[in-house]
Amino acid sequence: MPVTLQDIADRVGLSIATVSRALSGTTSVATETRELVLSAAAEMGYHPNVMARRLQKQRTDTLGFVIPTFGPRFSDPFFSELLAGIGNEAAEHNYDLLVSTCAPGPKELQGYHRLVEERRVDGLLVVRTRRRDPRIAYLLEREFPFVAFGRSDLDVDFPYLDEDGYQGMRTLTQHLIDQGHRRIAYISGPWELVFSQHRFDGYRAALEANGLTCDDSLVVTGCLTDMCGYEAGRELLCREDWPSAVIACNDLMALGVMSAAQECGLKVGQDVAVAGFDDIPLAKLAQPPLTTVRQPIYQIGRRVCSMLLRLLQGEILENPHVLLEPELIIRNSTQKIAAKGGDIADRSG
Amino acid sequence: MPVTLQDIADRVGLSIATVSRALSGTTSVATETRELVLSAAAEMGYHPNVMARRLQKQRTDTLGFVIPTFGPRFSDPFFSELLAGIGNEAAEHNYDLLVSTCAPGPKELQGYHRLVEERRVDGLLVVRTRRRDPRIAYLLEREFPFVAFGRSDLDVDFPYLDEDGYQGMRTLTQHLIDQGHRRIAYISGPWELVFSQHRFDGYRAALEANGLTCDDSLVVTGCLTDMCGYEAGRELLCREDWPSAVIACNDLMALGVMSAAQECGLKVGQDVAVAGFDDIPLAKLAQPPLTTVRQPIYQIGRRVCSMLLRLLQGEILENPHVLLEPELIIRNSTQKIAAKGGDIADRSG
DNA sequence: AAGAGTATTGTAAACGTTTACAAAGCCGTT
DNA sequence: AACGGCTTTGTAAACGTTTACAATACTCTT
Repeated sequence: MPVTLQDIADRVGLSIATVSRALSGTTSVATETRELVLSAAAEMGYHPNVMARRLQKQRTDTLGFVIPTFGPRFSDPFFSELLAGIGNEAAEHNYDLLVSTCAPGPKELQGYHRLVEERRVDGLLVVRTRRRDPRIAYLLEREFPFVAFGRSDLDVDFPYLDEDGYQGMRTLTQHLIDQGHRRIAYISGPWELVFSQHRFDGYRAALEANGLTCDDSLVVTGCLTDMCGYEAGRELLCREDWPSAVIACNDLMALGVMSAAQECGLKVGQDVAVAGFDDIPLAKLAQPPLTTVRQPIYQIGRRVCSMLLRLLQGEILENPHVLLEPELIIRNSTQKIAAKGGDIADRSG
Repeated sequence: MPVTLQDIADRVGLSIATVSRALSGTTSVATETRELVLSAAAEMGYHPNVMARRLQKQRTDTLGFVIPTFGPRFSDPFFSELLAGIGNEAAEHNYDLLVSTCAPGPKELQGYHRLVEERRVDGLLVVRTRRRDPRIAYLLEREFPFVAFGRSDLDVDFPYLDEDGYQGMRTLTQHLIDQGHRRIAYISGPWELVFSQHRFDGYRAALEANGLTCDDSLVVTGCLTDMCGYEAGRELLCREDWPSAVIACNDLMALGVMSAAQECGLKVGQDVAVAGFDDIPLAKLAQPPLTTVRQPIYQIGRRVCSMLLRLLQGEILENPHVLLEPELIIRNSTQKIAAKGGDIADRSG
């Protein structure tokens, strides 16, 4: 039913090839022929059939993005913003964006297989890189174009963009130490995520640079959701020897910690300092506003997508390993100087 | 480079048609032939070329989902959860999901044109329906399959799923009235969104059913983000005659209101009651936990997607107009009975 | 006026499937 | 032995593009 090149060709009495050329505008066509074809196409309401074009060109003009979700109720403002950045960048370059959500695990790689082997996409965006990340190993082995948001611990080379979690967390921790804190708890993300290690290393480095030791009882692990932050927060704060400060390795967990603090009868910013990482919009509006480390998430989405697009154009990336310096955002959740924490604080301080 | 049907045919000495049939399993093929082909395919690592298949079948096996974003920094947990629901349902039925983000406006319809005219997708999901929604008008005119999350004020018939915002908001407002509140402010979403009207009607109906009048000075409009909620909250609460309760028409704005209340020196749950709508995960962890109306967002995503899939199978929907009864979730943000509000409260109570 | 060069157009193959139709082989029945 | 029916396979067209190559027509030289 839709108009095809053949229909136009019949109408203007030219061959299908000439019509194709006139419309694509790449090869030489007589000016009047082109105008004839163009107006006929417009009149008839012609729109190219992208599937036919894709089959012919052996390209899908589509990018793939698999969002790793933990649990069915997945609701992370971080990803919606990243998605917006990626999506807009792709759209501006006339690429479609194929999105799927999948929990890490055996089914996840199947999803990647589907996209790669059946050639549903031209390139992939990989986020939340993991230790010995099987996705990266697979894509490299298949020599499939991709760009990662996050580094890897594999001994391989691939294009990525990452924020310097080590520096960011180190700066943040130093800020707390400068405020007089000595017992600073830390809520890490799952250890298989590469950024968890980087950020934790930054935390520990700051402690050690100040002659403090990393107290294992003050380091707990959460799943990055607000709920996990809440649980971790209770574990850390509803006890006698609560720390005077808590750093969560992302904002969502930090918000959970703030909620837990409240429940444990502690006033954030006064009785206990809380800090996060990411600077999601809600951080500014938390009560009190949350000290955090800013990642320009939307821009990161755009950049990582732009790198992939350039890769697909056959460009060789001038800088395939981008490391962004994050920015410390000090707000009132770490306001009070030298909060004391629980009983033990005096001893350790 | 990739293995094609032709390659397999050459290898096993059969025609390409037989190979195709053996693999698809729809028509009769001799058992031994099938096994021969199957093992050859597996051995050679055959994967069908989906673009070729799509061209042939004149179907894309792809669903489209355009997320309407307001502003570049788009970060709404509501949408990430909806996306997860839609995506998982689509994936289970072997459909791809094409996602793009676009602000409402003239460019938005172009995006829909792209998807529809160039046949990039088989069907569309439309969310955040608007008054005289041009997307719906367009899709109906083109007779393009779609399902909406949200109703319309157009005088047309189309399949949709919606929550009963009127009832939900009416119940919520009644709850506040039962708590003794008389001056209840309301923060609406943009009026061109259909659900804004429904929810507001529910709010007003509850007031009127209790002999209260809707005070225009207590109704303000926000853009649905936490920041807008914050601004609206300041406008309502940082004044002499602050209301004793504030309802925001979504949770994200309600969180902003809570932040504003704090800044205006009011304690949420004691000096002022605050309520939202959606029950995003963060609502439970707000301080105090936020009273709200629950929408099973993930499930809604799945259902709305499932409706579309059935439509594409040629099924006639037994129930093309689904209205879900939302559930009131009472938490501590509306805890204190008969909060009094500012000076004027006594007069109006 | 013939030839070279250029601009424009047409022919046909290719991309990798699916499927209508035809053909071939085999079975049992009469 | 001939025939109808069934199962299995092959042939070829179709889906709608793009593009290499060939063909034609025109312009400009000499």
